[in-house]
Amino acid sequence: MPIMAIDKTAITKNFEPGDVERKWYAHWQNSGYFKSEPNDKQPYTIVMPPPNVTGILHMGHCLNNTIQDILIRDARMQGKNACWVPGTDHASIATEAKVVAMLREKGIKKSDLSREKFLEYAWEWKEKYGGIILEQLKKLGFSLDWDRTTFTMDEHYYDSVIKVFIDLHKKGIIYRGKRMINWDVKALTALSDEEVIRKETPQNLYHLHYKLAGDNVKEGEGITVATVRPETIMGDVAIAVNPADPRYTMMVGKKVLVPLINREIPIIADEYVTLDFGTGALKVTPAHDQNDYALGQKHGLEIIDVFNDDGTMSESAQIYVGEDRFAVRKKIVKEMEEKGFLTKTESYTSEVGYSERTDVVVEPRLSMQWWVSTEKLASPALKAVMEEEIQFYPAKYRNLYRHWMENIKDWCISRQLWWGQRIPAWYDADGNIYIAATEAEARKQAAEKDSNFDEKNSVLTQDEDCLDTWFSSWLWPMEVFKGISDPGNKEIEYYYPTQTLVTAPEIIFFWVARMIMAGYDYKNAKPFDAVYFTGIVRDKQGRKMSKSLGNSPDLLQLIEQYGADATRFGVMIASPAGNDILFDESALEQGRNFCNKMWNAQKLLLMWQEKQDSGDKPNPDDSVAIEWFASRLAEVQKSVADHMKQFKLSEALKQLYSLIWDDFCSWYLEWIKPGMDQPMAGHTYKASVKFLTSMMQMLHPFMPFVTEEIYHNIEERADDLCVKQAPAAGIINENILEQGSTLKAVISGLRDTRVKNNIKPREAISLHICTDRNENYSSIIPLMQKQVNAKEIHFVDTAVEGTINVVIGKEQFYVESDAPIDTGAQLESLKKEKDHLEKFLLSIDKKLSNEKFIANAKEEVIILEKKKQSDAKEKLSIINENLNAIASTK
RNA sequence: GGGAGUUUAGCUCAGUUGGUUUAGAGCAUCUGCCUUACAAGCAGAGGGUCACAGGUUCGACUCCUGUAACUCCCACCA
Repeated sequence: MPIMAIDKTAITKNFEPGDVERKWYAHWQNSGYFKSEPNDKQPYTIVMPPPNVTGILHMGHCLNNTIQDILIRDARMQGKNACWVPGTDHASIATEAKVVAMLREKGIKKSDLSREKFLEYAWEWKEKYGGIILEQLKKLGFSLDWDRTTFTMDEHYYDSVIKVFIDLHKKGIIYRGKRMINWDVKALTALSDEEVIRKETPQNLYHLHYKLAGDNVKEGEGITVATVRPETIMGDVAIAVNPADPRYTMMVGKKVLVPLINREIPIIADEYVTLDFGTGALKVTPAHDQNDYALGQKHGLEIIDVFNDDGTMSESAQIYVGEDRFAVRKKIVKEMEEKGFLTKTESYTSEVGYSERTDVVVEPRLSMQWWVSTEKLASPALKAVMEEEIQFYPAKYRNLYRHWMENIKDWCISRQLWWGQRIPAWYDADGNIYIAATEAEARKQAAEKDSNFDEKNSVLTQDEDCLDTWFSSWLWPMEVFKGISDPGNKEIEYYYPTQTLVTAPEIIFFWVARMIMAGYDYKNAKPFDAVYFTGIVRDKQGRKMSKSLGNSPDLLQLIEQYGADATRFGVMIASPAGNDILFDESALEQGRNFCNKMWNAQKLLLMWQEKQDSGDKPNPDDSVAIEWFASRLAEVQKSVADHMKQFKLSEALKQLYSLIWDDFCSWYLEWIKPGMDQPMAGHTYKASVKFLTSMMQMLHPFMPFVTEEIYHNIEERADDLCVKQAPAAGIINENILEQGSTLKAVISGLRDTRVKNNIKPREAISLHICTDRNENYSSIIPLMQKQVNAKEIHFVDTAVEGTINVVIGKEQFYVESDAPIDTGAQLESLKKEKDHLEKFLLSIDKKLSNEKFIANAKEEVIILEKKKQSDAKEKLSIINENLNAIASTK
């Protein structure tokens, strides 16, 4: 085959990623390499965790998706039908918050808009910014099947969510109920427990005095409570004390007055109250605290809600109406202090819940919400992971998963938002509820139920709320293949269950657990075979990357600066599954340097292409190098495959890095390098091109661009690396590998000797080898001679006078050169070696003379120890010989 | 408060069921090199009582117990 003439001027000094990346990404896409259709091959499917539709690319996405791309590209090259589905999530609260903020900047308040108008703005926003993130992903070379791009509010997706709601309601799994929920006063919505972040917050614990009610009350008679929330006192309905508390036994049953508003409330006794916290007396505010609510229920107390939706004081508070809760806290404290109700203020730190989205303090609030009963859904999902039908990598997350699933609570799925799937519930004038996909259907139901209901004219209003965004994304692995909206279709049957889910451990409950629950409920099958949990990307100081800290680097700029391959290398090289990765730009630099290294190896080969001799005869001097490298390649191929199976991606990458840089560039290429003005054997050249090709193929899933480019530069090709199928495993020849190691050890050892004795590389030496294994050396002698720059190499039986002695392995080397020999330095190093060997020998002697060791240790261990002993003895005697020789020359 | 995890070289990490001659990499550091593929490079070197204290064992980085530090998750102490 004619070799493509490469225009040398076109090969740049260093690898320049920009144009190469654009060129190949377009080519791959135009060639349809990323597309997947069901066929006879085995599928390998990954559904990408959909990023927020209006989000922008950050390090987390980079890590997460690089891993997925490596798995997908590897599967594609291993002959599987690889399908990687992209998409975006409507991300209800996050997106709505952004739209509200955008409108506010324009001077528009959400409350002034109709639902329809607001959604118009929201869709407009989505059209404008949605999917930017997907475009950014292309820059990293991700081989996603773009034709399958799905959005969680696509029509079929929307319908499937509604369908599931109706279905689960029918099954009695979805219900409506009044519960204490977490209320976000800024977003004006309920939050699930998972959306609340608890933070240690310094606060004040205020001791407030409640006066005893009645006519003949003496000054100071009453009870003092401790609270961090004085602004809720207007919602107090009782004071609770522990029945076993002697301080308050007399008080139980009496009444006290709420300060400032003078409402009478009873003192009750309940074991819930801790004796030694605060004052041992607790104010009970059922409307604003989970526990107080429970207490209130138990004791039949009234509920007084003193807040409005937005966290300002309501009419029921009587005072400070309309003012913000935290402003009121300050004012009340001041007023109480002035009026003598405040007896003490201590500083106190406790965990306070904050909204994940808006970062405001969450307000516990009683409200009517929609719920998913999780008990039935959880048990098959728990079993699947515990019995390893679904594998977790790393496995430690199984414990976390189990703990959560065993203590799972019902899931609050309604959100007071407009952006999302609207709850398909309609209410008639009497408050009857009809669950239906459309209003017409709801009307029909209403008319059937109630003969007074006029199907055409009676009033029926739809629930204002939307569903939690996770209530749509838990269907993701099914509905991207229309498994809910069109069950049993060809695609869902082919692609589901998917193979691997790659995601962050932070969303194990939000998303992973729920997908598993939905999978078993709707497909009666797991959604994926394995879950790979990535680490969290942190900065050098170990802080989580976040917008507020401003420590998140601009990914697009990094790609621009280092190249996509280098960026992928940088995030992968130190990121074992489940471990956090400390982001450090030096890793990207290493990646860039690696690209250049490969680029230059390619340049060297291209230069040699012209130096080839005409014949096809192998050069015998090169054959050792070629055979050795072929075995090394086979060895790494096997171990990379093993690592990939266990998801040890960074380990696989490290092996490839070392194979290419150390074994190929530093050793192999030097070994076959022709001398000045010498031709290169055509056979050697062809073997080398084959090696480079194989390495590019193995590395391609990790660094797709540079490998594809080199693949095409090095030889004219009819195909592309992107879809090239992996070759069968090569043959590993242990004997050759051993010879290679010996050769490397000798070369390194003699280089060291040159440095220590100040012998310049250009100065040729004569080498005398004293060994009883001449045959092990015979085949590597020619290479050795070239590499250590020896005029001649002889085998000898005894020490050679006037030479430098070097011990490598068990063998003895005598280096003869014109340079003066520094016997002092030699003596020093020999003594050091001797010292160490003697100590070593002592420990082995001790071990071998230990009867218990001989009696208990395995036979092969004893044999090994004996070998160590004899080897060390042999080595020691050589060193002693050398020491004597030096001493005698002095 | 409960649970899980981590602790190996200056930094980031490997180290597979306890034994493989002196515990490995990469980065960083130091020394010498512009040797015509690559100074974003080449060659070489130094650097670790494997967190600490016990225990099991002929033998422990590896197994067990305790301690300390850090990280994460869960939980209603106002």
